[in-house]
Amino acid sequence: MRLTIRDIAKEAGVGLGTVSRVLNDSPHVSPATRAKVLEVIDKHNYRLHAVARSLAKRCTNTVGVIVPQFTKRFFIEVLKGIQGQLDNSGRDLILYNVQNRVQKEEIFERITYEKPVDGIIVINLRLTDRHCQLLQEAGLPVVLVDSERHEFTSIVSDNARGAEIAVTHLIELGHKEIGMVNGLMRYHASRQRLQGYKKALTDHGIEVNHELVVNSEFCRAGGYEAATALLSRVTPTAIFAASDEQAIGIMDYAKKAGIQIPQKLAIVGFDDIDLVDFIGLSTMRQSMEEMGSVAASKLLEMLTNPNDEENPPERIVFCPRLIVRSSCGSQV
Amino acid sequence: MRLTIRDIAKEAGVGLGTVSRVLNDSPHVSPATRAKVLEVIDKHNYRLHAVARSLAKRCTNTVGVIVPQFTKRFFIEVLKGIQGQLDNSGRDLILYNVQNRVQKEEIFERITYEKPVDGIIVINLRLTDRHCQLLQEAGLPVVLVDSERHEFTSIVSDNARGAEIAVTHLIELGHKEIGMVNGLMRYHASRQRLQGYKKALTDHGIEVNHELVVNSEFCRAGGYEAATALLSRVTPTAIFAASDEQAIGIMDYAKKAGIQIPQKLAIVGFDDIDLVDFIGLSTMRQSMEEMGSVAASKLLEMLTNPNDEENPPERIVFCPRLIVRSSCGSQV
DNA sequence: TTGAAAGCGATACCAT
DNA sequence: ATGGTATCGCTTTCAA
Repeated sequence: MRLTIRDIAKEAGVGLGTVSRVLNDSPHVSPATRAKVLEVIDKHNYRLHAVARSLAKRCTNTVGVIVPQFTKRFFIEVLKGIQGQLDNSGRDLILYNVQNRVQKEEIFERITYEKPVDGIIVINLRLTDRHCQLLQEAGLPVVLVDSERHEFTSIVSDNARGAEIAVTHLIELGHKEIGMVNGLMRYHASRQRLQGYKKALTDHGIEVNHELVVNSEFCRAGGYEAATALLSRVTPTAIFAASDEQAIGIMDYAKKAGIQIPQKLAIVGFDDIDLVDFIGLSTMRQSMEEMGSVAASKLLEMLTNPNDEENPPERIVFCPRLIVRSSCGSQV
Repeated sequence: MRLTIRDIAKEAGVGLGTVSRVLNDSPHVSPATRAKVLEVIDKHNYRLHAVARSLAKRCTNTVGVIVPQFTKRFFIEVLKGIQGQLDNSGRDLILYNVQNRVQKEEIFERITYEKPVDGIIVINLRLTDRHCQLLQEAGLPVVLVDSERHEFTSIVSDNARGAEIAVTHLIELGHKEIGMVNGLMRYHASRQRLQGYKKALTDHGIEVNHELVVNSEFCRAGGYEAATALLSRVTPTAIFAASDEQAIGIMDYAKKAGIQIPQKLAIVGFDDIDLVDFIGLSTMRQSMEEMGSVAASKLLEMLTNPNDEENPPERIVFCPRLIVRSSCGSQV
């Protein structure tokens, strides 16, 4: 049988309120009483029941993280950063994986109505007005990562600037025909990166040729298909890929088509995921783990200090860094 | 203010027990009453409070997953398999990341005494007798993945057999001096893979030379160091690495030392992690995701059917498959 | 400082 | 079928 706080109280010869006070480090307990109670607690290795405690305190000591496909490197790294912070805070992390629209709605209703978590970090998912309304009505603290809403603190990458840096590097290497394998336009990241791509070109007096831009899913197969489509109609000397995975897909295609990299085709990717250094892929590195840890600490602040006024939404921007390797041809 | 089941009952003009019955799909409610109650529920978008429900039902509807460093591909894939199953079951997943001994103890005490989860999946961690005792006293259903105890259902890879297959392949390719870059011997996987390595050799009449075996951490840097050490004292024509990450580390070294792969050195890894196909690394593929999903369904069975007698511990073994690519030289 | 009692928001049993 | 009530295990307020 599980012991309750009542059993401990009885055995220690005190009221159960006192045991609660001891366990919650209340200063209003005399040293003698505290010692007596602690002795019984230690003897039985007693711990408060998490659920009962949550109910009484009206908080679960738990944080939810909502991710689409957490197998993607970017999300994992962010998650790692979040975990790191949470570990120190003694809060548990509930992982919600969203794979489709229905699941997404279900999860948002769940966390707002059933209240299984005290706060939530949303990675990458685009929130609708309705989501925001739900969250705000529920009074649930929220932090967004790789997603943005003025209502909530948002941690984002400067995608436009990152793309601009990447493309500028290619231009400085002498390339004029620079293709772009972008993500699908329904992702904000894609739109922003396209913008950066265009800016770099126009800033250097190169006309934007829409023939040189293709969109695909942010994955290796997507990159492969995009490269197939792109290179069948134009012949860029360089390609900026909106993700490393797509870049790898492009390299898959290049290998198959016998196109030498970087001699015939220079490539710069985005993300700096695992192992691309081995492959020699130049890329824009994002501080994924740091974004996660910042997100978590912001959320923890909000939980510690539930006063809304003192936690105005912030917009925290991380700028990707260019990592030069062999795929862009600037190293010999 | 959050509505409670009481408010709904009052508004619907019924007792709160009836609302509970409706919400829990009890058959003992007349259609008329049910309709009336549902109307009020829908009107307010009412949902049961998760924590209160957990307390009353004495179960949290939550499953814990304990992982050491979940950033490792193997763990992520397993986690993905677990998630997939859990999604369908409507249970939440709490992720516990164990980075050190202290954390490990803390987490085991936590889950057994505070009861924040109904069941638990432990990945890779070695359980001591004390851990098992804690878990059993708490009556907590447990499934182990990549770890083994006779007390609990365990899902494991046949590491010995996997290693044997890998090394046999190298032998059949004509190699006689086959090195092994193994993991540290404190991991059971390392011990088992070493055993398989030896068996393959002796079965083919090749004498085991301990000079050819080195141990390192299961990571890229470990592989690099191991290769450095190994190749400075012997000259194997092939190396079997106990993980792809180590294999990559070996390739890092080979590249730097100007050793051609596979001409001068054939390599076979273990795991088949992301992107190693691009690199052309031959490897032993593990069904990581499947191991996770099997683990989760076994646990769900135990939760559904809490009768211990009907859930005897099982030992489920997955055998790794050889994936031949260019690094071992069998493809031209 | 301490004990007693009233919640927290459900479930489940017992009458009816 | 339905309502009322005890209970789950804790926190917190209120007296003392």
